[in-house]
Amino acid sequence: MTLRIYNTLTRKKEPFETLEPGVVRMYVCGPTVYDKAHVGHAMSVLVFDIIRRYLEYKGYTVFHVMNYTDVDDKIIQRANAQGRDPLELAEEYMHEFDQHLRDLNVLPATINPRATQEIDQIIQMVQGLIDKGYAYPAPNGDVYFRVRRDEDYGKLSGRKLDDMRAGARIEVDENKEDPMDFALWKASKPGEPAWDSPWGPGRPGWHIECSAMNLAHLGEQIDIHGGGNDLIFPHHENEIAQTESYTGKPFARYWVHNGMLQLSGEKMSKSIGNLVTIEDFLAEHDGDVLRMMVLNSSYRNPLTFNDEVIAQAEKALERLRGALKSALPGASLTEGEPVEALKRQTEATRKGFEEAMDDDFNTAGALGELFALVKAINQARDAGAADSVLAPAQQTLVDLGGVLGLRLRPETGQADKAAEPFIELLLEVRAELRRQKLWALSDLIRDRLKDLGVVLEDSKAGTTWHWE
RNA sequence: GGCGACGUGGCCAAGUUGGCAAGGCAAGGGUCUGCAAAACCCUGAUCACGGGUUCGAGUCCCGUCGUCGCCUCCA
Repeated sequence: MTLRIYNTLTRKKEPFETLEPGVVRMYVCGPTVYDKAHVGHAMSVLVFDIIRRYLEYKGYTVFHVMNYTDVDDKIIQRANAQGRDPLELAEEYMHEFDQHLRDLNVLPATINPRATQEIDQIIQMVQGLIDKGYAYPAPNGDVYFRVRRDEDYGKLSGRKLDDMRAGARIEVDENKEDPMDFALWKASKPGEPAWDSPWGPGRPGWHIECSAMNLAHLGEQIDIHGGGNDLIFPHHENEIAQTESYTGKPFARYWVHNGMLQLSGEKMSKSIGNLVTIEDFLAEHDGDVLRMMVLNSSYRNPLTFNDEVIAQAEKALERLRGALKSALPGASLTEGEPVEALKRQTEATRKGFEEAMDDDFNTAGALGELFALVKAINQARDAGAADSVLAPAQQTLVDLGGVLGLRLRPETGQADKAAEPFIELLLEVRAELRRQKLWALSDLIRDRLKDLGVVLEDSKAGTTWHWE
């Protein structure tokens, strides 16, 4: 079965073929760290985490690079406003972001390069572009990329230079040959972070760091380049222009872009100010809840984000986890139609899951397959299937959920483990109370345990319990 | 104005090359139950609108309306 991926460059789904068999080189644009990250950033990170996990599930070795842009205008501006050192400010938000990634169960990238650590590579690349006539130093100390020299400029975003000019909100800059030329290197003003260069002290422009980091860590050509679809233009367009002009080779084979998260019908963004920070979200919800929201729709489409959808995702996650509960007390069924049906569904789910994911990471379809297995497990449990029968199906559920990055089986800590004999004891006592029809007391135990995170479920055969 | 995407039951949504419309949440009815919870069973869609191609279209083509993104920093 072959994986097909939608490629922004060709606007089609294409069979996935890597440059090197069995190996995927994937570069995903990370955040510019000048402020707290919001759930939109988290969405992007989750999308590419899911893609990465599935590629690994398919047997690929994935070199996953996610950068941090830790020097740019916004960082400097913010730091100046607070009277702080820009690099220190960036450092702080970077560490915060790292922590969010852990909380969201995002696998660490193979490498997290930072713009400020790649200055030599950047300078070398800018010089190379100047040497080839693709760039020119301007009187003000900036270095610009010469878009007119790059004949296929605009191929990713489907724009033509002349159309964009007609749009005409571009400021005319005396230093530029063409209004669309963009900075590779920016001369620094006094008090700004600066590095020495052949063109005087300055810092990298916005797009060049990604090109340089790609080159340094993944090579001249890569398999997947990802990011939010708001980066298609100008960021990725400019990256292509720089890198391909420099190397003379096609840069990334597949350009993959996630849709924007929508809050009350609008894109969540810093400039609009309709933000929900990752910190705020995680203070109230399990990280897997956000992941469920991402999984429930296509990564390329806008993602609806509001309280109702959050609640829905929360319930859906509970349903997945609920399927992992053990067999009914005394259940001993190990053969017969319910058992066979569960086996069949387990196989069907694995197959359906892969088919869905192979189709451009159709996570919503894959989730549907998981829920089919959930139903089958619950049916088997109701039919009295023994744990030994449920276990393989449940393990498949946990495994496939894991491919999507979901933590379905919450880890029980040492303390929880230690509490189990006492919970069992309370259940025994309560069973006796129920035999004597002392409902008030038995309900009290159930309510108090609930408060402590232990859920009791009574059935004809007896009572089961699980952590909330 | 230019480029692009989307519009599927109350809500979130899937839908390979066109062939009887997944799944989750919510709602109603039922089974089980001392009650509760969970689970199971049952119930619902003229696929924005109008044309066209076709034996047959949510799926292809044209048009209309609406929503959103990019074109300036943005995941």
